Amino acid sequence: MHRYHLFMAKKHAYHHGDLRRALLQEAVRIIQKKGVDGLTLRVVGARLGVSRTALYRHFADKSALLAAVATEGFRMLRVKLIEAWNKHGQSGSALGEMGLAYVRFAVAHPSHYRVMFGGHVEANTDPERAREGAGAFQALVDALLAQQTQGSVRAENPLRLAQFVWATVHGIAMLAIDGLLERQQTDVEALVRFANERIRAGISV
Amino acid sequence: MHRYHLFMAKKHAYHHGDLRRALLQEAVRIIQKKGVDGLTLRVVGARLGVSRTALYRHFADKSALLAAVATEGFRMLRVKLIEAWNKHGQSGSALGEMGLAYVRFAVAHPSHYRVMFGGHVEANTDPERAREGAGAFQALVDALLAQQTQGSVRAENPLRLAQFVWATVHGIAMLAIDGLLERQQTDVEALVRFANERIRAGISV
DNA sequence: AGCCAATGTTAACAACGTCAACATCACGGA
DNA sequence: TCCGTGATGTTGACGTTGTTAACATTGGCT
Repeated sequence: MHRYHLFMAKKHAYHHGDLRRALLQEAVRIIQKKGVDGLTLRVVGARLGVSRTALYRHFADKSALLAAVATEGFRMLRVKLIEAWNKHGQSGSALGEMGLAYVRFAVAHPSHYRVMFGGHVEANTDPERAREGAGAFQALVDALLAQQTQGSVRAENPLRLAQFVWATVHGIAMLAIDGLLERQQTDVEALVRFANERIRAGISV
Repeated sequence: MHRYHLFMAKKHAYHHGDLRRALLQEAVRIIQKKGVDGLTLRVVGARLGVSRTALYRHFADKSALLAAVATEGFRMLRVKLIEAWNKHGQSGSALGEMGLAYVRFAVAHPSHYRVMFGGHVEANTDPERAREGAGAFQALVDALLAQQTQGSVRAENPLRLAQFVWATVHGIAMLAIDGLLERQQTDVEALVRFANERIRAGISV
């Protein structure tokens, strides 16, 4: 493994150091400003003081860059979900806290979230992306399974139960990001809490 | 109002007849095949045997074309929702049928739906689009209000209640369109029915 | 009949993604 | 120590895209 000069600040260094990470970061930043369609490989390079095609040494093409953003997003999301689940005792209100963490992630990282679910990258082509996506979903399934074993949730098909909960938080996240709730001056967190309550009432034993 | 030669089939007619509608229709067809990002104004023109820039006599630019697709989609959706609501007696299981109609619309017209919610067109810029979107949502609010008046649904803030239900069907629709449920071989209609049941249990008096 | 606004066409341009050929660097084996 | 070799970055070029300006054609109204 190469190590390069990670702490080098020389301006005219031919090699960048950790360009791959910098490219990802810059891409996300641009998407935040200009939207996914406004992302331009040439601008990404220019903003990093690097050539327009330097990117091709780290990603096959533009869609591969987007796929990497999506993969990174799913990984971050899974971490946040499991963290929320563990931090709240893995029971009782922990499931609701997971839902809250889900929507919070989407609102805090709308660029990642839009690339993850915006349909810009074919859902099942990139295997790593698919694996990370499935991993994030699995965190939710595991939580529901635990609640069922503990006896506080109906003994339904857990996959179906998870899909129902997932769809709800995903829907809230999407509407929030697209600004369709903001128009009605909705407090997103309050909406999630309300949904949690009603879902709990709907799926409890 | 001009009438033109609507039933004219002449090959080399300089004027098309109803180009605006044809452009919309062809755009949707292409999105279905190639995705939103694969939509090309030149191809739209070519497929209609018309110049690449003929479109500019009917739409300001590409995003205006997409906005028109979204507007058309919201109009169709609202019609479907109200139809389902009325056809099932405006009570009892009618709310669930609305949810089913919602997801069915999204699955039947994925191109429209993706443009409506894919973030390609700024949500609140096009006023007509915003009006149609609000109209579709209003159909759901009205249904819930009727259920509340009738006493079969909790006397919560109806707006919040509607947002909750909307988010759920929107989430299912999105996941279905993106192929994220198909991977788990899920029957989408069955999932909607399950969600209806659980929501009903969660929001009933 | 003839004008005029609506509609469609052609030519051109800058910006974009991508490829091929070339330049520069880092590092391990001789 | 030195050198070559693979990894990394650059330059030039090409075809495609959205968009504009200038021009052409048409149909309906007076």
